[in-house]
Amino acid sequence: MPVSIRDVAQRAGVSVGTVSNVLNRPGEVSAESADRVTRAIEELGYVRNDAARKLRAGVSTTVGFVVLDGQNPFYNDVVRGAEDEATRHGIAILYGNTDEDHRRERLYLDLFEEQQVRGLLIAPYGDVTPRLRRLKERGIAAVLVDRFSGDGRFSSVSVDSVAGGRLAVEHLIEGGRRRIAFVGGPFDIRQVNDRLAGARVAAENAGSHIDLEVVATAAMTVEEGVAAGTRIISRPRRDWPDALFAANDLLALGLLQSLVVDGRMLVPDDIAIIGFDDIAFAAAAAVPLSSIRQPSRMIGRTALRIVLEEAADPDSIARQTVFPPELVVRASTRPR
Amino acid sequence: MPVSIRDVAQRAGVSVGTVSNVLNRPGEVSAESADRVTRAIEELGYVRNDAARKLRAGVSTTVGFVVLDGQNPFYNDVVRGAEDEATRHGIAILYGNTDEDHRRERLYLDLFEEQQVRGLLIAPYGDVTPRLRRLKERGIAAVLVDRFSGDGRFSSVSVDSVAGGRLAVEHLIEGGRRRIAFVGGPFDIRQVNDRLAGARVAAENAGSHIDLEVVATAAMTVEEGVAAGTRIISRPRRDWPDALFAANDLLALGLLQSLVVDGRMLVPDDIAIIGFDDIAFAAAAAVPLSSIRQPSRMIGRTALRIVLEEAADPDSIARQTVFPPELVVRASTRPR
DNA sequence: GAAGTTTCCTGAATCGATTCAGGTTAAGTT
DNA sequence: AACTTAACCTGAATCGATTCAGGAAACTTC
Repeated sequence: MPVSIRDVAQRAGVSVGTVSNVLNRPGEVSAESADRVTRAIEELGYVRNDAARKLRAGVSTTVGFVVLDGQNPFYNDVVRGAEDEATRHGIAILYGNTDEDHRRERLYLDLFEEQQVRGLLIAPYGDVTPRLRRLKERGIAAVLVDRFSGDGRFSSVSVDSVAGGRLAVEHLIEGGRRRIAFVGGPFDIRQVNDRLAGARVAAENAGSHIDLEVVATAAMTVEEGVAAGTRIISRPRRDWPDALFAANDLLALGLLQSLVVDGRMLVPDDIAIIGFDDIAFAAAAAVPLSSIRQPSRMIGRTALRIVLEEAADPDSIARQTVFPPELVVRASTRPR
Repeated sequence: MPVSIRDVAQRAGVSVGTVSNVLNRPGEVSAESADRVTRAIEELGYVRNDAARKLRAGVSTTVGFVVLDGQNPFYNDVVRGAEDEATRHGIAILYGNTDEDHRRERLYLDLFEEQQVRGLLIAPYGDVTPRLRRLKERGIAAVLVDRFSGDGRFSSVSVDSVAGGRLAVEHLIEGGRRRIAFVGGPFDIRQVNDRLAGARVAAENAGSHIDLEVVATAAMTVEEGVAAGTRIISRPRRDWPDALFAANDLLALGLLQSLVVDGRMLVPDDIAIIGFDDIAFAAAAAVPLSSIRQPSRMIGRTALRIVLEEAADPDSIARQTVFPPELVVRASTRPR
């Protein structure tokens, strides 16, 4: 038997309107009534029915977060940041992990629209702008996370991937590396392209003695990293690169695992490795991994803050928030 | 301008009742009406208002999942399993990470009660049974995840931690280890106790020549692992254990990092390490980590299935589902 | 062809919180 | 004393989907 606002009103000897006011605009209620109502709520263990509230007032207390790889600790950190900010506003997070699957991405967008979330944070996989546009028409704001909004129609919070790619490769070159392989994919993921573009800039700036090849992967997972690494060292030795820049840390960890020949670890003496994201496990790897750090919690917190602002003001202008990446040097890129 | 069921009805030239029937019991509607309605829905881009649905019908399409350590990949895997099962039922997951904080735990329970979730999956930190009991009275079923329900009042899905602890220590003893340290804590976490209990059983069964000491940690994180490891090797050498059983893989990874003396890795020759959970990163560690595997996705999937069943039938009897753990042997416990 | 069944529909009542026009009371002003 | 003003309250209407009693039409049965 659920307790409704009516029960509370009766017990406190006031009208339902007053109870609602105590809950929503405490200023307009006399101290005495407020007290009686508060006590009644306490005694009955009343909990607001969010569905009724949402229906009538149109305010939602959930925000959706659609993530493209739930197994990647980077996104967990981003979610954690968003959570922190959300709880501060009494908001709960609807979580969806698409695992780089268009069908799942669509599914979650549908589900979250039905739920009428207050706003949506999304690390998109496919091209979701048409869908997001429709959500916007229906009053659901969206903020892109970890990806720059192509057409500038939606706000985004991300790290400058091009700068990150550049930092990584500059660091490798400074360490005396000459034959660099970029390992990443698929290339319909925007960040992958950006990181590669940054790498190219660094290579070109350094001059023609720098080789930059691309080793494409089907996904950004540890397994794909292992596969890519195995492919690389199965080449004749003279064709080996002397440094690898992985599009994220999972790939880098996979690469690391595969770069062992006759029980000897090739990293960092023969081949250097640098990753991207600086997840917690990068530091705990076989050879502690150099990486490009993203301020992941900050990204989440900021994205949530922005989406709430936009939900409150539908006419707000989309803004792109870009954080700088940071080079974190560890053993995996020690110069020879 | 949101599209309501009334708009659809008008467009299709039927009553709202019929539209609702098309949505909820297609069998009772003529093919022709169904067709017209479906078309109208399509044309108007109608999306069901879940708040109204929930209010009237009392059915909820969300399930809450409260996790005690969102940074632990183990829980991500469990969530992923739950997600799989949830999407199959058109259900979205409200996600909350308590980070082993009682306040946050309570907060999420409140939030999810307000949301009137259909059910609740929880990897609890504090003693939440009184809270869960109240939720049950209000029609919200709860299933404990990764923890056995003490009083048997709630269903649970977990792995036999005692058996796991035993497997781990038996394996260490078989590998010739004699002085074993259990590293874990805090001890108000049930699993920690169980794993230690299992370890004790194995040690006692093996006879009095086996030493089992306990190294307590304040949390089960990589950092705490590093700290514990540092403490251990700062003892005089003759007081070192020759094997460590960590209560989870994060601790084990931390221990691993700290067990380097004068550039020499002590694992596995001087000290063996075995963890618990078998997270993906265990295999990618400095020395690939032996571990006790939990079928994490399966746990999530099963828990979600059970909570839905219990939500459908409030009189169902609580059941404890226990999966067996599995020993995964890698380099970190190689016998000398 | 009357009575009885099926098959489909309709549309008002309902869920519970919020909102707001209107009412009451007490205090303040002239 | 008469009139304002302010401070609080009340309670019916409302949000949109679902439900269900009641009814129309088509079809059977004898």
